[in-house]
Amino acid sequence: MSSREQKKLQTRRAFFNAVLDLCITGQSFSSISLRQVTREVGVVPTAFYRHFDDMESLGEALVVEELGGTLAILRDGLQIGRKRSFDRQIAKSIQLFLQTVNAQPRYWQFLVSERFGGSEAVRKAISNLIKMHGKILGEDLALQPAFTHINDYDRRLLAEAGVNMFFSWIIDWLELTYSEEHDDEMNPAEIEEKKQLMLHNCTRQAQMLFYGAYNWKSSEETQLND
Amino acid sequence: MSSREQKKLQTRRAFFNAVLDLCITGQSFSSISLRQVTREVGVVPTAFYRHFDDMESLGEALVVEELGGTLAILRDGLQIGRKRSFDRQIAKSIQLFLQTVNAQPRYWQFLVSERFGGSEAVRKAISNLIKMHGKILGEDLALQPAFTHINDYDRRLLAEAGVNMFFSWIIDWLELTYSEEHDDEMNPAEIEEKKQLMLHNCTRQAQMLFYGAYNWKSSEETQLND
DNA sequence: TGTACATCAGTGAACGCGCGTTCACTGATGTAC
DNA sequence: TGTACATCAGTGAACGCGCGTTCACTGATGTAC
Repeated sequence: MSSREQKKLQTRRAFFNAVLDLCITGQSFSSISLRQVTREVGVVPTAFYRHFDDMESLGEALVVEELGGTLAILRDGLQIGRKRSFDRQIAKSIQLFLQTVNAQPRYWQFLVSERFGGSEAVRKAISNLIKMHGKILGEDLALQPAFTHINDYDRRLLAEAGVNMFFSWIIDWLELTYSEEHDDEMNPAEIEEKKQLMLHNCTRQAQMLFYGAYNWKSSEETQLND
Repeated sequence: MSSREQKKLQTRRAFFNAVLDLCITGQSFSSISLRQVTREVGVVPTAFYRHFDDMESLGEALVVEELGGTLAILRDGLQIGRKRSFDRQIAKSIQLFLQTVNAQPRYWQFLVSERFGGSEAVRKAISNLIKMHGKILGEDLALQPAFTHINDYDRRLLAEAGVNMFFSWIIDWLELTYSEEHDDEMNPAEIEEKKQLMLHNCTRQAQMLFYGAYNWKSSEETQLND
């Protein structure tokens, strides 16, 4: 790659970073202006158009080019299928999930905040990403002895339910870890206690779901009508 | 109440309606301008300040004054504790939930879209509402024979997990029913089929969770550390 | 290797527009006597 | 019941500001010979 192309890619990534930085301040993506982003990047507003058609395209590119990798990192860490023991694996997986979220808080917050947010392109891109994520996790689950009795279809439903459950924790978890960094009123011990409690609660919720799946009979049809 | 007070309340409600109407067009609350809202209501921009300090206050008031009732309607419909039979109750509850969502699509979409959205006041207000909702549902669950073996704490966790699961379906469900009204490309039979499939999938996901809870032993501690 | 030209990321001035907020106002409704 | 005054939801003009987008530009990098 030429140094000119490298420089351009660097600026492109600076745009992604600018969006993420503006979003963790509490703003939603669709309320961020083009000029705000260019100011954050440190270029003139017109330079924006050298990289993207409009803000929608920037948001979509951010999701496609950056967030897919973020979910892959989580999957690599979990390695659901390759772990032999079911024992305490749920607790360990959730611990790892929350650590993974903490490693890239901006990415996860963006994912959750904009999943049902105001930009259609971003919403659709995130939706695709999560669908793919659920599909792959469902396949990983097939390698786990505890879930081999479930058929492909139901395993996919389980994976999707799991993903949605994990996602429902993210904002509360991040808020807790933010308060750690900015130590507003609460002391470190108190926060650590709250984090342990949340870890405990999340684990128990996940256990309910996955124990249910463990006892699941795919052969039993779900009858909808009387 | 004086006719002047009635008139004022009417305008206040018109503001709530205007926000909801603008939000179902795909815009996020934090990207809606004060002037857009007043245009929608049919008053001059300055009239806004007779009712709210700023857009944040309007959003917060909308959540507190309108959306609490929406969740109460759902709970009244479900009447979890007062239903005797556990048989097919999950399928029926989900059917009722999705019908309830369809009855007030704007309220539910706002609730989900702004739950992790760009306005802190709105986010906090929705968070409080959902917390209260989970608490009450947990208490209702105690009256249900299938879950009396679970202790209060775990029942609360179950209710929260259930609420989050139900919430995760709302946007996809609404998108499906919107396509019904605007019949873009898909024919009615195809949409009806998709709705039945979604109802089936949601029911199976909920069954996994609640069957897991049914087999749950609250006495078993969740051990977090090695 | 050196030269002449092409490419193109980033510049800077300029535009018209919708924004939030101020202010003094109007006129219908409510209240005191 | 009638009159005189107070209240206050909604008006309309005006403001300065940040917005997205246009355009012709600059100057460093890349390419052809």
